[in-house]
Amino acid sequence: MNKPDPGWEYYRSFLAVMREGSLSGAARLLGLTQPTVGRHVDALEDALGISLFMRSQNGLSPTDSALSLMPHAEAMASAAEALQRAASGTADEDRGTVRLTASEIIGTEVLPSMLTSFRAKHPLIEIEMMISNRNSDLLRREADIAIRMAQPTQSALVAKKVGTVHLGLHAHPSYIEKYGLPSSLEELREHPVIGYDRNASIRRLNLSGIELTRDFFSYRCDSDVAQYAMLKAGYGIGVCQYPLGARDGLVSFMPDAFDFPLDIWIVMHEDLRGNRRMRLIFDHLAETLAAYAKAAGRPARKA
Amino acid sequence: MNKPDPGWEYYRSFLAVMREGSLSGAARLLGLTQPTVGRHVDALEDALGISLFMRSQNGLSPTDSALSLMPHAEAMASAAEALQRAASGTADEDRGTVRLTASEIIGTEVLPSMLTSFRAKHPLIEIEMMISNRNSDLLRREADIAIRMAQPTQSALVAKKVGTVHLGLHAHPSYIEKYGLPSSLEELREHPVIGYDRNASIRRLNLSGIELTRDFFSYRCDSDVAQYAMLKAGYGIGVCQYPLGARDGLVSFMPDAFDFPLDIWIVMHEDLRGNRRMRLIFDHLAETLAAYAKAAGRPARKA
DNA sequence: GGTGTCCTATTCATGTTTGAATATGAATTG
DNA sequence: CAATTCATATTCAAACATGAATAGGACACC
Repeated sequence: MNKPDPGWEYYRSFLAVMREGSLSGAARLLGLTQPTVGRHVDALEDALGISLFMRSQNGLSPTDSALSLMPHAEAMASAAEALQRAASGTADEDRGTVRLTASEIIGTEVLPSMLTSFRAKHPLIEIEMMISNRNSDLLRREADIAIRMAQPTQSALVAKKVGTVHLGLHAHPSYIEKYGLPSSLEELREHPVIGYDRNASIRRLNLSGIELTRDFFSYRCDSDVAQYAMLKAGYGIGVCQYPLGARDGLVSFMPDAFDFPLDIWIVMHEDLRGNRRMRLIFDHLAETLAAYAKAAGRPARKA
Repeated sequence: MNKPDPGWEYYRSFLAVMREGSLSGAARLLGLTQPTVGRHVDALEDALGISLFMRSQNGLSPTDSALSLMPHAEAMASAAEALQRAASGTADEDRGTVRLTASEIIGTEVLPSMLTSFRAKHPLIEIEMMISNRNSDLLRREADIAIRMAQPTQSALVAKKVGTVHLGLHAHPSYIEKYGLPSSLEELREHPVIGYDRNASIRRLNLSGIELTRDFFSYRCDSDVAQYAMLKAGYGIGVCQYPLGARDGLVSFMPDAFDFPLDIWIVMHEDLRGNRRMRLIFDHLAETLAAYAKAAGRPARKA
């Protein structure tokens, strides 16, 4: 009655078919041939005792069961990739691959110079970067090290707070030259403000008690990077991290009306603690991010 | 230069060798033969480009690299098992396998009757139970549903609070008959108290402000179940959940001097939300655990 | 020290898995 | 409407991985 466990190869083929939508596509992905992948799927259906796909002329469409198995297969794939990364260079060498994840702004505006200086020190360590705000990435093993703006609570993670960066109102000199700066919250409403479209984090922002709703903004976009680009282009007034604004020649103002502190955390899966290159990049990021947060942290405020 | 990804079968063999400590043992575990497993390990070492084991006459001893890869391989295995469970019966049937995890006390004293009544309703659903206090079990996919005494914070989890159970001082009637009950904290020190040995959760307990250190107890054991057995045997005075004590004829006392509320949470991986049998057992546990927490929740307290 | 048991490494015939080739059907396109 | 490009299914010889058998080393037990 009990069938033996399916071989793990079958899961790999199953996942490839789910991702590609066809046997042929999956075969290309895996470097196999279409008949082989087809046989794997047949064997897996047989071993699990359920039907996974409806065959048709233009591909296979997954059954409900197949859809429900998909996340587990992806978890396997993530773990397999993490294993490969961990094996890329032995644990005590400073070479191999490290996979990072960070938010858009951090990944595009803050990290590049830090990773460049890291590479100068350790040229044999290769870096993979994933832009994402999801916090579960590390537990799904989709990345090795994450830079996050909130303290993670999972027990399986090693986390270090490296500093606090403040968000403040900024504008580009070219904008100020033409339109001037508001000197009060009322005046701010007369200016074009750059902000979020449908992003959830909007709820956490408010302006000295004024709730920032969607219609407060005259340019709305959920991409932080696109917002920042608008800010630098002189479109209007927006919010950005003080160290960034200082670096790019933006002018900050009204630090008392709006202040939003963000803690910067570096997070790593505890399984990787013993790995030398993980530790190297962890420490490097801790150091440089701390310096980043400290420099031009925030203008002096009135009491 | 770039070698192709290792087949997932190799990971399976690798893990088996790590667990068994020998090619022969791994072969027995997997239903393969020793030469085959040996070849898998060779192929994996070749594909990853690192050495995994030191061969010797009485088994293989893992290198540091192999040890660091082990957790990832286990993650793959957990995901594979979770996939198999998910596939045991299609998503909309009330049959298949569900894997639960709970603490010792809940698993041995509270759940049995609840699972028995569940089985009467759904005889085709098979249950696997894992006794553990680790909270990361669900994210590692080592179980489908967990009963926990604290709110989980991970975003990938579905959690429901089903009630609050209170811990209080209890003793068995046979003990009270012989030695009486303390009427104050000072008197309590004269009695044999059952408590923890080296368990971390000891720090969270205190008695009306008195820190409970290890030497306060005259019977020390980190197993809650063993503690409870001592309590029922009339060895001395101990702490247990009110509904449990009431069920087993224990006498509770001094509810004002000591009270420790525990929230009961049922937690599930969000991937399983659409699965019928998961929902069935989730709902059943929610209902019966809520009744459990409510019944004899706590004696009336003075203001 | 002989005996049994555990392990790994190697060999070789066998059985399974694989891929190339092909047939076929269904869309899409000129 | 024919040509093209997708896709799956099937066949069959070649490549491959497998297991049985065997050799040999280490260790424990009597």
